[in-house]
Amino acid sequence: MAEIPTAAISRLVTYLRILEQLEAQDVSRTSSSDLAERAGVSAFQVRKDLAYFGRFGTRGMGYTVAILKRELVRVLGLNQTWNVVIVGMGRLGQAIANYPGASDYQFQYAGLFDVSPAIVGQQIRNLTVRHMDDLKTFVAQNKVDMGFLAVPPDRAQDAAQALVSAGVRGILNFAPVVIQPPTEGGAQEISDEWRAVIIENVDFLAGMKRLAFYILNPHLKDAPLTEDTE
Amino acid sequence: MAEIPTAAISRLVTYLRILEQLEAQDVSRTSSSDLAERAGVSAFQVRKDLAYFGRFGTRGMGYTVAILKRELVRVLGLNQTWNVVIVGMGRLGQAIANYPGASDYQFQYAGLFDVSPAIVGQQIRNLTVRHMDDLKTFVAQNKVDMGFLAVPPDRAQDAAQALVSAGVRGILNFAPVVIQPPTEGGAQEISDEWRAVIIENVDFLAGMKRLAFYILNPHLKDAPLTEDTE
DNA sequence: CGATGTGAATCGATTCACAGCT
DNA sequence: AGCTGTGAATCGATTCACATCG
Repeated sequence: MAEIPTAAISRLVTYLRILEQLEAQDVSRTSSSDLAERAGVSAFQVRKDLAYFGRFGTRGMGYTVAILKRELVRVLGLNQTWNVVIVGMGRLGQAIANYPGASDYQFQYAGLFDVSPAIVGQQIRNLTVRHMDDLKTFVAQNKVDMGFLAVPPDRAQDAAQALVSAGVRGILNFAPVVIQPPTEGGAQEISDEWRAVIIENVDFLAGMKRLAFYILNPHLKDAPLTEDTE
Repeated sequence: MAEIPTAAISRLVTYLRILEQLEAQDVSRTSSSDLAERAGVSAFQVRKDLAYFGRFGTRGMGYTVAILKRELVRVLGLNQTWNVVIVGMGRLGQAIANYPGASDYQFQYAGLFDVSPAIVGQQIRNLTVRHMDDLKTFVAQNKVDMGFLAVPPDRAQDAAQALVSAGVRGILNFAPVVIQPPTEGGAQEISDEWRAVIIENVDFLAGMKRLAFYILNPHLKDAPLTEDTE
């Protein structure tokens, strides 16, 4: 069912970032091998990844930075506004809210949520932190598209359920926990509510542990190539 | 060269987390299908992933939680102390330093570094933030194993170079940037210094963009299975 | 000519089916 | 009888080679 490799999407995000950098440096043209070198992948890979979505270059010439950037923005769905809530406004949630770069590409923090009386009511980035009890109403009224989940691990599943019930279309889960569609009562079907929700994970503790493993087993790490681009 | 799939390592980290939870709930035995369900993968996958590293179960019986946990800890290299420095003590660096769970498994923050006069000298978690100029000496004297990179994107490459020159064995890069071994002067070799360093990335902006893409293209997302575990 | 775009081939990872213990 | 461990088979992703077009 996944005719386009998941890894390809991650790489597209990288290519887009590189194109932004090139544009900032007033570079107007590039090529698959140039992009490949900067992204640490092969030029074949770049061309194949782009080919999944269309033909963006000119044979013999390469790619126009502005055009390829525009097309990747479109492909990734970044030319539209995304309304976001953050659930969990501890240190991590606050760091996320304040991290620069989210507001490029129209990711807009519409609401911030927590349950702790110490945090609810605080002002963060022009927004007042609300209580989770208000989540469902807020999501509906503000047409919220996605929720960023930055609560402690033991609260993650419940908070995810709250987001799903509230009707978000996607969750970016920062907690080191596998978010599960509830499957109460035997080998039951996943509810439509959950089936429609996309979950992506960003797990820093896992990154730390992978790093430990690869330091001890460096030969198992497929080195990102930087020479011999093709 | 990578006889063990990279994805398998990520899954091992997940299995370990699940085993910790089971142990906390005083569950002493489990099985590949139980683990699979909790991890959102197939039972085949669990058995194959474990088989890369040894035989940890008992046929007809399943796995003993304590034993399998101990073995995964060993395989992942988490039964030893890892000395860590964090480079970049802005909001993200501070959130990382204070995030609970790193100190399980002997990840110890030995030093915190920044360049901003506003931050250097501050006390964070019993540690005084030091200036980057002291990094090299500090890493050598404190036998630092890995650096967490939490600086702004435009400083990431230089900070990574500083970490590599200082002699760390791995970098966990939080900046939305591809860290590159310097390749000055034509198609040159990568220096030994860099060749030996493992780099892992944790990119939250990329996660955000992947989420946007998969919300718009849900059919391209390989759904994590929760029913039909085998 | 030079670099893209793409079918064909290779390579790797996941799935399967079942042999092997307990 | 039940569940692990694993070679064989399938499936998917990456690499290649080259036809194509500016």
